[in-house]
Amino acid sequence: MAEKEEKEPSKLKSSTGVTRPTIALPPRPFSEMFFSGGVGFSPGPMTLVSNLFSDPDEIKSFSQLLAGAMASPAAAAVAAAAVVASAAHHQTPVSSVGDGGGSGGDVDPRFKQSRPTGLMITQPPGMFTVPPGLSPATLLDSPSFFGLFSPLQGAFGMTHQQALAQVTAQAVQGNNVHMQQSQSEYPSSTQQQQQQTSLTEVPSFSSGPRSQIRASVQEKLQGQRDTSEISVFEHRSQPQNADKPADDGYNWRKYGQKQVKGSDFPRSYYKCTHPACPVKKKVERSLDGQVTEIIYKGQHNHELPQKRGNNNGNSKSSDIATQFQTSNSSLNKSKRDQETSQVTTTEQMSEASDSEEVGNTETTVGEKHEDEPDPKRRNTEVRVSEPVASSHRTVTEPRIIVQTKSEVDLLDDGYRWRKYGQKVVKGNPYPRSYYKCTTPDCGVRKHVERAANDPKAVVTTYEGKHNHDVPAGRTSSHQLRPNNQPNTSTVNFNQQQPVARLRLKEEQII
DNA sequence: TTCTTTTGACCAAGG
DNA sequence: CCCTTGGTCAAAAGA
Repeated sequence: MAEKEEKEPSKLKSSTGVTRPTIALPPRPFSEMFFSGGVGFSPGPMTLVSNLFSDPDEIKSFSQLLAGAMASPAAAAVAAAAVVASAAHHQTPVSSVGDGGGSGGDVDPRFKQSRPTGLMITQPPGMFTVPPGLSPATLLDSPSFFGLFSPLQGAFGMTHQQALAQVTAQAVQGNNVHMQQSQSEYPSSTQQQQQQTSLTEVPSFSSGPRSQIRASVQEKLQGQRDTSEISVFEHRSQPQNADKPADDGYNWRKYGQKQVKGSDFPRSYYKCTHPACPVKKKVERSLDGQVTEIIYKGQHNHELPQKRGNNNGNSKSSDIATQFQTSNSSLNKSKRDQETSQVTTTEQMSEASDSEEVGNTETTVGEKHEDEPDPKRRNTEVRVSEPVASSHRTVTEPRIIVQTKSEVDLLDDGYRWRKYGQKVVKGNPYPRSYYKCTTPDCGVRKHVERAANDPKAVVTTYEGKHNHDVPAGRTSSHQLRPNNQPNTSTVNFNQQQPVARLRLKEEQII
C-alpha cells in the first residue's frame, strides 16, 4: 500500500521522485492502452483489448484477441463495456496515427474546456442524465448506477462469456434508451444472454435536466494493492458552487490547483481528509465553470463519513472508487496486471445524445483516459469531449465491438458490406469473416469474429474510414460507423493505441 | 485554534 | 538541454 504518500509529503517529494507508489503507474499502465495514442483520438477498443489481455506483439489475430479478452471475465467485461458503450455512441473517428503513439500532440487538453457550454455535446457519450440536485453521491448510491457496472462486480463467478455478454448487453442497452425504472439490477448471467435486461437503466434520469455524469473506472493493479480511478463527469444545468464540487459523501481537502491550458478554469486537486486515506480526486470544469469531470483516484480505506446528514444519506455511499476497486481488485490479472485500467462506461441517455455527430467522445480505458490530453501522464485521466466543431474525427483505429445481439444486427451498421472472405482460426469453431465496404473507392473493411464459445459474442474490427456517408436509406438502428473521414492510417494491432472514439447518433442500438 | 483554501514553486516525464 | 504540462508541496491567508 502506498498510503504513506499523503502522510509524509516530504518524503514523497524526494528528488528521485521515487514516491507516490500508489499512483505511479507502471511503464505501461493500463491507461496507456487507451490513451497513449495521441492525437485527437482516444484509444480504440482494439487497443484496449489487446493491451488488456496480452502483449501487443502477441495479438495477431482477432481470434487471439478475442480469446484473450475472454480469458479474463472481468477484464473482458470492462473492455466490452467500454467498447460497446463507445460503439453505441457516435463513432468518433480517430485521427490516424499510425505511430502508435502517443505523440499526442494534438489531443488538446482543451477538449475539455472547449466543450461548448450548455450543450449536451460537452458530454462524452454515455453520460448519465441526472436530475438536478442529485449529487454524484446520490447517483452512485443508486443501485441503478452500479448496475451499470455490474459486470465488473459480478464478473466473478460467471463465465467469461457471460461476463462479456453481460457487459455488452448492458452497454448496448444503456445506449438505447430512455431509461426507466430499473427492475432487476443484477439479473443472472444466463438471463442476460437472452434478455437484455435493464441493468443499466437508471431511474428517472431520462427526465432529468441536463446533468450528466459519466463514470469511468480506472483500476490499477499494482502488486497487491489495487487502486482505481473513477471519473465522473458532471454537467449541470446550473453552475454549481465553483469551489465545491458535488458532495460525494467524503471529506476533501484541496491541495492544489492548476491552470489548464485553454481553459478559464483551473483543475483542482483534492485529497480525502481521512487520515491515511490515499484517495484523491481531480475536478475539471468546463468553460462555463460547470464541473465536467471528477476523477477519483485510489481507494478509500475507511467508511463513508457519517456526518452529513443527508445528502444522500446512504451508506452505500458514493464511493465509486471504492466500489470499483472492490470489484476490480478481484479481476483476473492479466499480463498487464500492474497497469492501471480505466474504463469509462458510457450510457447514453436520450437527451444527452441529441447532439448527433457532435462528437462526443469518450473513451475509456486506459492509460489515459480518453481523451488523452496528455499522453505523457499515464496515470491521469483524460477525456475528450469533442467540441462541436470537430464533428468528424478520423478513425485510425480498429474498433472492437462485442455484442450479444444477433450477428445480423451486429453487422448492420448502416453501411453496405460485401463479404470477401473468411478464415477459420485455430481454436475457434467460428470463422472470422472479412467484409469490405461496397461503396466505390471506399477502402473500409471490417472483420467480424465470434467468440469461440459464444457465437453471440462478436468482435467487429473496422479498418479505415469511410469516405462517404451512410448510404441513403440505410439508417441503421445502430450505425456504428468507423468513421467518415478519409482514411489516414492503417491499423496496427500491435501498437498501443488509443481507443477509437465512436460516434453515435441519436439512433440507438437496438 | 484548527482546518481549509489559495497560490507560487518545484519536480518528473515526455517531446 | 529546454520547454511544456501534470501533479504536488507547503507557506500564507482565510474561515
